[in-house]
Order: sequence, then C-alpha cells, then structure tokens
Amino acid sequence: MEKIFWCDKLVDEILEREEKLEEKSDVFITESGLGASGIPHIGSAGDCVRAYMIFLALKDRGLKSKYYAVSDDRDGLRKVPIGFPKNLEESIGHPVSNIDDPFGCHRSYGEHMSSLLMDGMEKIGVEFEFISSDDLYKKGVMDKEIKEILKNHEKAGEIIKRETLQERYTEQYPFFVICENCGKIYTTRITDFHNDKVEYVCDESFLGKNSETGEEIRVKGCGYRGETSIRNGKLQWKVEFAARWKALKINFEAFGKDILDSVKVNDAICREMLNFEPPVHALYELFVEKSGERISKSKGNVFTPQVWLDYGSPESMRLLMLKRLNYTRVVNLFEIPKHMDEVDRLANVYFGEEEISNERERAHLKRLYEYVCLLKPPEEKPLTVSHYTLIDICNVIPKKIKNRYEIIKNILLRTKLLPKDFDESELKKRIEYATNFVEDVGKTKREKIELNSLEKKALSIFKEKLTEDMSAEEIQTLIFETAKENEIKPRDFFKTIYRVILGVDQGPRAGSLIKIIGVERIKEIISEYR
RNA sequence: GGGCCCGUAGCUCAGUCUGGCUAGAGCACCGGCCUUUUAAGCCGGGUGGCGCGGGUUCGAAUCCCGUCGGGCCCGCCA
Repeated sequence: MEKIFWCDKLVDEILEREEKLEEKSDVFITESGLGASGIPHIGSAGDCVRAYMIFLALKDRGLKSKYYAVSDDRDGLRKVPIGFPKNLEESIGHPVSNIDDPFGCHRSYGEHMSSLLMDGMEKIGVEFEFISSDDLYKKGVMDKEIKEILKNHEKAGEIIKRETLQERYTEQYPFFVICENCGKIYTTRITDFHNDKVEYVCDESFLGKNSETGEEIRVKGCGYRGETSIRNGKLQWKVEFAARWKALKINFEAFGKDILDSVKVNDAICREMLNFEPPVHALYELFVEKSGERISKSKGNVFTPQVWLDYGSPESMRLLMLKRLNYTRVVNLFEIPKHMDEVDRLANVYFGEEEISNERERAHLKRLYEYVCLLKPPEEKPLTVSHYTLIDICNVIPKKIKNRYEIIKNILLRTKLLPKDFDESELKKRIEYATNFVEDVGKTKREKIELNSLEKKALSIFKEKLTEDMSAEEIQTLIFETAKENEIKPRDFFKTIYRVILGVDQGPRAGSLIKIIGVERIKEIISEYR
C-alpha cells in the first residue's frame, strides 16, 4: 500500500537501506541525541519525539525495534546558561558529566540537564532506552571505530575538507582527550597515536561564554603533556556520529538542518572509512523560539516542553512535532491553543464527523491523528471543545469564584458546545490549560469599578427585584426593564452588570450567567456597591 | 561564500513528493435569524486562480529552468 505519512514513508526508506546491508538488522534502531550541555528546549524534544515516532512506525510494520536516546554528556561545557550560578564558569571546557550539578540534585551537570528532557519526554509519552555517551567511551563500545579513525586521521581530514571546506583536520586528529591534569576536554590536542594510546598536550585555548552576563570567557590549557587511553576522550563531532552509528547499528536518525554539514561528513566517514551504510536521515527545519518575555526568567527564558505542557495537552505537543518536518516554525505560546483545536479537528476527521472530500487528504489526516495518539487512537471520539472559546470563558469567569468548574460546564452545555455525556476529567484538564493560558498569557486588566449614583440606584433596584425563583429569561428581562425605568441605555446597564460581576465589559448572556452563578451570590456582589 | 525552507482567499494555512474532480478549510468579513444586551449559537455567502517569467505536457498550484520577495542554517565549536 502506498504510504502517505512521512513516518511511514521513512520506514520504506529504512527498509530500502536494509537491502544494501551486508549484515541485516535483527532489531531496527532509531536514535536521537539528548542534549546535556544546555537547558533542553522544545527543539530537543522534537528530536526525541520524531525518533520515537519512527520507532513506533517500525513496530507498526511488524518489525522489532528500539529507540535509543543518547545523551551527549561527554561534550564539554561551553556556555553557562542563563539563571545558573557564576561559579559554573570555572567548569567551562570540562565534560558535562564531570561537572557537579549546581543544583545538587543529580550526579552531574550533564545528568541534571538530560533529566530535564527525560522528564519532558515522559510527560509527552515518549519511551526510550537511555544511553550515556560518556558511558560508551568508558566501556570502550566504540574502540574499534575510534582506532580506525585515528589510524587514518589524515583520510578523515581529507573527507572533512572535501565535504565542508574546513582544512584544520588534515593536520589535527579529530579527537579530544580529557586532560588528566586539569580535566578539561577542549584544550587538548593529540600529538601522536600508537598502540591504542594517544599522546597529547593541553595547550589549546577556546572561547566560552556566560550567557547570563554575556561575557566571553577565554579558557586556556594547563600545559600538561601526557599519554592516555582512547577511552579517556571523545571524537570530534564531525566523525563521532559515524562511529556511534556503526557501533550501535543505528538504522535511523533525524537532524535539524543546523548540523547538516556534520551529517554530510559523518555519512561520508561512515561509508568510506567504516564500511557502514549510514542510517536513514530526516532533515528538518528548526523551531524558532520567539517566546518573548512571557517565559519566566528562572527557566532561563527557554521554551521547554514543560512550558508547553502547562498550557496544552501532550497530544497538542506531539502534533506540533509530527505535523510537518520542513517549515521554519515560529513556536510561541500562541501556537498552543491553535494546536489544541487542531487535535480536536483531527479527532473529528478520524471519527467521521468532519467530511474531507479529498480521499488522500483524509487518509493523511487520519494517519496523522493515529500518530498523535501514539498509534493507539481511542475507541470512541474523545471530548472536543473549542479551546479558544474555553479561553474566552475562562477569561471572564474569575478563577476564585465558587463552583467555577460547574459554571463553565453549564455555559458550555447550555450553548451546546458540549455533548450531554462527556469526559469530565478531560474537561477539567482543558479548563486548567485554558486558565493557565489566561493567567500567564492573555491576562486582561481588571479596572477598579466606579459607579455613578444613577448606576448605583438602578443596581440596587435590580437587586431588590431579583428573586431566586426567576428564570434566566426573566432575569434578562428584569435587567432590560430596570435600565429603561431608570433612563439608562440597556446596553450601558448590561455593561455595568458585567463589570460588577466579572470585572470586564462583556460576558455570557447576563440572565443565564446570574442564574448560573446564583442569585444569592449576585446579591452579595451587588451589595458591595452601595 | 555554501545550503535549506516558504511564497495559494483579508489572516493562518491544506493541497505540491505520486500533474487531471468546478482550487479547499478555519478565522475574519458580509447578509439573515434572535419581538429584550455587544450572539461564545443557527442559516446563507468564497470575495483568490495558486509571487513572477519561461519550458515540458492533451492537461501544471503541482514537474523543469530562471527570477523576485520573506525566513533560517552553515561558514567558531560542539
């Protein structure tokens, strides 16, 4: 059958690659990098989600598969992230797994960072096998590949030059040793390689940065000269993937276009030096974060998956990452309600409530929905409710009001935005998302309300006439009549009512709103305006 | 200097890979419903011919070449 969704198409490609392999795959493995040097943002989460989706796609095709999330925790620290203590500057240049966790809750800085992403992944519903790159080196998993590359480092240098026009590796070994004296990794250079050992000298310097202060920090080597095992260092990125792909028998890895060059080089290294057909790739455009000042500074102003999940469901998050691979996507908080509604629309299409005349498009949207549901779509159509509308409602019904949930539910039921039977826990979650959004993003000013004597008088008359047994319609009429009798334009009086009750100029139909909130409570509120 | 992506209705976009129904959706907008608000409701309306110019084809938004506009990445390092 013809495949119409990108995940399924990639499985076809993975199977095509399989044809070329001498050694066939028992297990189909997808991989993604798990950042460990900075705060993991939504783009890092995108890597993981996409790799996981291909893992699911492979499984769906009846193939045995695995997904490895590999933490690049032997990379050196280059920048002190915003919101981190200044003394972290001393650790610039050290592998992140050798740096103490500045917050003291994990074994290392690197572990702290990757755990943030892993937490996000768990919340998004992504399962993975965690692999520490530091571990791979320590255990010598890639020894064979490293030796091959070091032995022929000049050839590697030529390939790098050919693919990227960078000449430096025709002279240098593409490998960093962790200095046994000072512990830094980016200040060393190899002078010789023989008998599985590398000779090195720690005399290079490189430029780090403190993102908090914007200050650049020059880090210099300690001058130490020594000889050590290849397990005490790491390959340069331009060749590291290749070694990892071969050693771990990776079948698929997706990348952002920012590292396109590195991927090209690694593919070539893989083919020409390691005799291994590189994994299938998917190159995607990046998420451009324009989170603005809304994101709290304590989170380092980074748009993390956790931030999204405060305002939107895991489904909406997955949709963001699944929908398209190749747009530069501006991701900000305003994308969240959009995606909430889009998930609902997909559900409507999936369950046949929305007609899509183009068969192909319908099939595509249905498949997209299945992936959004991690290929386990619900049996029956879940709750769908316009998230924008919900945000409007949450905006006018103050958070502290009693029976807020019931009020919102009744408004939705009354306006037929909800079916008779629906999943209450789901609605509660959605109200929470919408409320968070209103509070943090769409907050409206609540002016101090001042009423003139005429308004006060009318309001007081209205209060006297208002009784428990009146229907919503009768209350609506009463407001209208009270306005007329007091020579106030109905329009203005309604406005007054809304401002008194909700603090905003408009709201749900006043009669129903008062009925729903309760006459008694309304009288209390009005009493404050004597 | 090298490369990627986008340009379809007022806005956000789908459709482009695998050319072919009368080019679609949502929002906005316009008209109507509502004898009592400023409609979160209901009914009805598509207002563009797919950035531009060539080419291929019986046929192009879809393929090819060129061009303009917008966005982004690489050209330190990882």
